Amino acid sequence: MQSGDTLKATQNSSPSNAQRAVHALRNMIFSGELSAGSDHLESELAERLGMSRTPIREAALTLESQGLLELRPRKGVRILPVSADDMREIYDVLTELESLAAERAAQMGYGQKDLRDLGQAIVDMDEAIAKQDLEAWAAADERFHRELVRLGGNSRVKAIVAMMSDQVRRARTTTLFIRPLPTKSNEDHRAVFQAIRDGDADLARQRHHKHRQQARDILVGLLEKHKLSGL
Amino acid sequence: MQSGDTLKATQNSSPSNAQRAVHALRNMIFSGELSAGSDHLESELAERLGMSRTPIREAALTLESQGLLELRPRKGVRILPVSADDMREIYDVLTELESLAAERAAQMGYGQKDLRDLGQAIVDMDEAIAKQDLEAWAAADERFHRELVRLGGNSRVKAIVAMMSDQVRRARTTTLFIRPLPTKSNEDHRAVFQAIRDGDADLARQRHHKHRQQARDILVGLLEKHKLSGL
DNA sequence: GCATTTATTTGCGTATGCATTAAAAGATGC
DNA sequence: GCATCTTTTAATGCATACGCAAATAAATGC
Repeated sequence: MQSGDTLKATQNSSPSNAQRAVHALRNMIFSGELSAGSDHLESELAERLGMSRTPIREAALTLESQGLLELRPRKGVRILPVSADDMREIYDVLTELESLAAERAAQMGYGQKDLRDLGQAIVDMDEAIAKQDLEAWAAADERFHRELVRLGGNSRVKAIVAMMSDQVRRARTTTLFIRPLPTKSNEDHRAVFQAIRDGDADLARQRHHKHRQQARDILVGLLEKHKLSGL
Repeated sequence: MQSGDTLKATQNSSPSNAQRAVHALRNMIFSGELSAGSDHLESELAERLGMSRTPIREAALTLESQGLLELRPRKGVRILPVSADDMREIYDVLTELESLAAERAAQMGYGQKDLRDLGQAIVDMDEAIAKQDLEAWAAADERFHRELVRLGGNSRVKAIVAMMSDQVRRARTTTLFIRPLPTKSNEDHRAVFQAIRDGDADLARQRHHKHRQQARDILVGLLEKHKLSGL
């Protein structure tokens, strides 16, 4: 739910219309109000958000570079669907870059309190699983991965992973309630956490790599079964 | 030198002014005509390129998302410098994603002719080294890496690597003529090539990974010595 | 009827003007 | 001289307007 902009602070006192448009459109995409594969005229969106075409266009350009939509000359902006193949690509990128982050995080020699948020995310996931609260689990899972990447200390990795995670989140609506209860998943998280805490970089990388690959196979499998055209 | 846009075809018959601006600005940045760290008003650039502020703004937005520049409200667009730390980050990303590409390429079971361009790039590098033509070597090296990523078959990896390679190219002006003759480098390329040809995915990944890490250490070392502020 | 041409609509790309507001310059007080 | 307040400047963010080209509809020929 954070900005995830390529590298910007975005903590302005007065958010510009263009930035509000970016957030509004993102939310509309994630909520499904703008469904995958649908086309929308710039003027239509402008009216919908109560501003002129100019900031809408700028926002669309930004979101295009994030891979959420596409500007097609006469067809309007098209909300990009996420296919099973896309998801495979995305997960492969996530696997590599997050594993790098895990490795680096382990090398950093972080102390107890540096790793608190990471550990907390794991605890939260356990609780969510106990309560069968999948939404809460997904939120904590996201926190874990975001925190992991933050600890990795590479701002570019952070930006790219945030971008890819956005795409994953869009598919979650579809997949979250079909997939098996992610019990095994949290064992993985814990194992990665321990490797980082112990400063074992190779192990951290290796464990996280495997974890993500398994997640990829599960998700892609689900998406291929439920071949509901798009999203 | 190709577009490297996030995912667009960009093969329009009539390139829009905005797209021409993107290319023009990119070239001006790479050539050093717009030097790292310098600020430029939108109106100034607009006049320079003979168009209005609108397409310039759109181009700037695009290039901002590529990490080449930054739009600062009243200061104009700032051409981002590339520090040694930046380069370390960039190379880490390149290392991971290209190694993935090498692994996947090896798994694909490519035949002789699929790998022709990759092999040719290696031959060209050998020739360039023999002639001590560093520019030609750099061009062939870029071709090798681009081709490798293409063979990997992940469009997102391709887009991200293209983006990161852009940043690397900017530093090359500084580093190319200081670094030792890249003789060893081409041995690495050849080893990677062979692993891919033999379908040994693990080996391909491993070799390329090492290759890129070494390149990173050399480059970052050079940049840290020649701490010429920016670029 | 069907294909092909012509007319019409319409969405986009770009130019332009203006209000806003941050920064620079200047004025004032001490 | 220095700091603070006021004025001026000027770059941006946005709204608006317009021409062009693409897509659609209408018309014409066969």
